[in-house]
Amino acid sequence: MGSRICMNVLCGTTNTHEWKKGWPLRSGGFAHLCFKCGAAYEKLVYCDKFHAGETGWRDCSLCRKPLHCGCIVSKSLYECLDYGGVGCISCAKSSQPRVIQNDDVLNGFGGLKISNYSDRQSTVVQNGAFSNTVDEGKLLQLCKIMEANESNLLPQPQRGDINVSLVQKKQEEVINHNGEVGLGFSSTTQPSIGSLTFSKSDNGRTMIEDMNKSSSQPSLSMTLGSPSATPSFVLPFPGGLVDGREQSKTPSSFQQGHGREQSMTPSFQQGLVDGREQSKTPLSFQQGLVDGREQSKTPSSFQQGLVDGREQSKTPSSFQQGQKSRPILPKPLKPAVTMSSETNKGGFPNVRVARPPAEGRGKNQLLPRYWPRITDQELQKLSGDLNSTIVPLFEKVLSASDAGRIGRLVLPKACAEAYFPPISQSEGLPIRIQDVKGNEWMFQFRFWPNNNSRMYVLEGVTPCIQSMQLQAGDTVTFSRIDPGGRLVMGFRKASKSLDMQDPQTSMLPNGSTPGETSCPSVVENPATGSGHLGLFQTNTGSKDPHLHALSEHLHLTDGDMSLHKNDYHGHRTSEDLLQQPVSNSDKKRARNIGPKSKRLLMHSEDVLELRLTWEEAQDLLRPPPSVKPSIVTIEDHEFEEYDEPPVFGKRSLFTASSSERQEQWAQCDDCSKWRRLPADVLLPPKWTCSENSWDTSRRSCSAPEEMSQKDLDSLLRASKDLKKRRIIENCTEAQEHEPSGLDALASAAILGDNVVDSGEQSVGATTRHPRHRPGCTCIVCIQPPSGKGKHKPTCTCNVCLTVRRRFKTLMMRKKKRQSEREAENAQKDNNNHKDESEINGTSTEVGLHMNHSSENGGCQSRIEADVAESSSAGQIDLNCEPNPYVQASGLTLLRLADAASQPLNNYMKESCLTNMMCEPQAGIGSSLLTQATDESERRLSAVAPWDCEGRGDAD
DNA sequence: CACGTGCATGAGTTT
DNA sequence: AACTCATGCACGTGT
Repeated sequence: MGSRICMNVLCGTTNTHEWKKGWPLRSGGFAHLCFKCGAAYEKLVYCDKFHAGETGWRDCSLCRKPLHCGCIVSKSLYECLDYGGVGCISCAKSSQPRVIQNDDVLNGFGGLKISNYSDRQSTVVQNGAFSNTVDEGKLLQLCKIMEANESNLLPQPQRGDINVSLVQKKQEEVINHNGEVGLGFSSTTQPSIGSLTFSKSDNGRTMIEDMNKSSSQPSLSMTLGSPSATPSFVLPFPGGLVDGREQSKTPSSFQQGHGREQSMTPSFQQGLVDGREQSKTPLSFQQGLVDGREQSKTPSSFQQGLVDGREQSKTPSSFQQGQKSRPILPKPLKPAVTMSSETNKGGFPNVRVARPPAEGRGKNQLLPRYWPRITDQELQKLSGDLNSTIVPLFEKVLSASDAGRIGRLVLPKACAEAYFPPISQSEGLPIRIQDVKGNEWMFQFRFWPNNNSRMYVLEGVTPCIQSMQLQAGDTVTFSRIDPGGRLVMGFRKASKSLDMQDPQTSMLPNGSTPGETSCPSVVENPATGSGHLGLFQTNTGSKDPHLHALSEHLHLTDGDMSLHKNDYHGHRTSEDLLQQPVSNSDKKRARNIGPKSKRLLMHSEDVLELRLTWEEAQDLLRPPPSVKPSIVTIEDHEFEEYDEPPVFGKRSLFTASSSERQEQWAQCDDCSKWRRLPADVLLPPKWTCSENSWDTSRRSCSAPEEMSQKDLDSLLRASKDLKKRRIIENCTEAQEHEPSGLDALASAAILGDNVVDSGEQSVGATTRHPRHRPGCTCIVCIQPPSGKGKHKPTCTCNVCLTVRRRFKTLMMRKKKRQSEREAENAQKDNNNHKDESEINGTSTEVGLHMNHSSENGGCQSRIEADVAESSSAGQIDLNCEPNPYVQASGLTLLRLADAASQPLNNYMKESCLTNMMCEPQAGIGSSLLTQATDESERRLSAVAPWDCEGRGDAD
């Protein structure tokens, strides 16, 4: 019988001395069952001469055609599937070798058949009833799903590959055998199947909750849970539990409230342990679960338990809570992350399975993020001859604090209270923990009062951490060796890939991985002593499924976990990869990204987009209408100060006509027609044709558009190109000139934090702003209270002094940067020329096109640019007299902006960089280009005057 | 001044 | 809303 784990996947009992013969296996032999399951199996009679209890399958699990008479005793008319269910003769033959003859009751998992075999209330619902009440289409779906499930029944090596592929693709599959079984059916073979979610109420009734035909990611999610403790009967999915009559209304997906707490051994291991037999149920489970994650939106208990905890966070964790049912949470996965089967060269499933700790589930709701994870591979290797049992307790990704010099490792409260000795005094207790090398360490296990709670820490871990060469992002695992109850501490180094994006979530380090498997585990330990511990060192879940999958892959070959690799597998194919030096920045980033830093993980593209949006918004800003600014002089420069926030003006496009005269095109808010306007017009946020005082012939919406659709398209296309280019340039610029210190502050002040917060930068050590103290002159603290800020030019308050000082500093820095940029530009001249020529080419094309059209429609060539781009050389251009938004007085925005930019202009002149600041609209292409390239600079100079006090150091 | 200790804070997560 | 926990930080002690 190969394995010591009961083959009833819902049982998983180990270490029993009595084994019973179970159902025949396709691969030969019979499944072995623990005594209890075996006894139940023997008693299982579906039909005493034909269909007495109505508990057998009546339909082919594959094609759904009714079996001969529905009596499973009639063995010549059907074949039992290893993983459960019954196949009619034709299906069974066609699906060979997946189907086996079976006289007995079926066991395993049938596509539609799920049994809550929790002890007494094992519920075997005839699928006949199911089929009676479920429409044919849905049944077909189920069949297909099941078919997909069968893909697990391939010959071992093949299956293994598939399994790995699937699992890695999905990241982690979730198997909760302990009375909670997750079934999902992969979409691999039937990609277009809908999803099914079953629910079974606590009273043992089963229901179909949802059948989502439209779902593109098929899945079958099931949850079995039983409040009872021990199963007295083991029949994984006989007959089918779905009782159509009772199908209803339950919101949860296949919840049976079946949460056996006792048996810790993952029956699922069976498949992993016994290669010959593993092709059955467990694998189909895995596969199913994996896919299951993709679908169900229902708060099913499985989600919590079987799928990665972090992703399941919204659902109750039955595993931890014992009695609760467990949802399957289909989590959308990034398709890109399919791991190739190559990664599983060993032919074994190397899925790292998060297993709810064997103990403590009842007393503490251990978050899945702390579940120890172990790969199938590891399990398989571990489940050999064992002299002792390893009970993985929990794991934790080291935070910066944990790995820091303080020497304090914060323990998850639930874990500490569940697995460490109870302490009533804050001082705690000394605790001895063995590491993977066999060293014993003494830590102080203690707690701090914290908000009416406790915060548990292990103190004095620095030597241990250092000896293991751990750092933030790495994972430590706590396990227990039985008998003896010794605590052992394993570790797992974070892989590079994880470091970069998945600091557990980061997202690795922390976010829950969708699809965590959760088998309670008492793992048999082949190797006594220290080394085995490494087997439990796992990575933590990744928020990002594919990353997690990658991590799984990488972890398998992690050299740090030398034990199972060296001793058993010799899997080192990726070791080199893992050992590749990780850049400091990557490490740093990862280290600083805690599990909770999701917020900081804005994708750089998103940031770019955001920044661009912000910049565009800057372009659209107009001084508040009908508000007269007050004038503030700082460093001999006058600034307009507004009591009201700026308003957004109307976006328009700018073109350069053949006569080099710039034109502006704006769209009527009523008729959406584009009207040509003088370039220096600044439009209000809402503008219609009726306000077109510059072209009386087109003062009405009924007037035809001047520009043909073609021209318009070209114009918009050019605009898009410009935008793209701008993004690239901004990106490059950001990389080349990463602002720091005051620069960053200044940038933030001018363009908003997005400038500083590029993708990479967004990953900071902390999201918190340093606490402000009296006298703090940071950009935040120096800002006057909202709506205030009226200081006299001679004011010597702290704010004004700081503003002036920073203003100076910034100007100097800006000058320096410009000089550097100039030098770089000189170097990159060729490249720039190339780029420009490309842009010019585009522009020329547009221009030619426009010219052509102008012949017809009088429209000149156009170049798109943003609002307020009609600047003339060397001037900050907030655009001429924007009627009525520009004051006729001398204190215009233009003038103020000019004043504001004066120092910069001076610097520019000194540095012969004037042409960089702004450029006359010499030609179409150049105009386009310069508008793009100079924009940011101009914006720097043209910092909103109403902001000049608060952000006075910005310019 | 450096380091250690214990509590406080607040972002993120879970209920 | 409550809770968890990573980390900041004040304060005490040691060098």
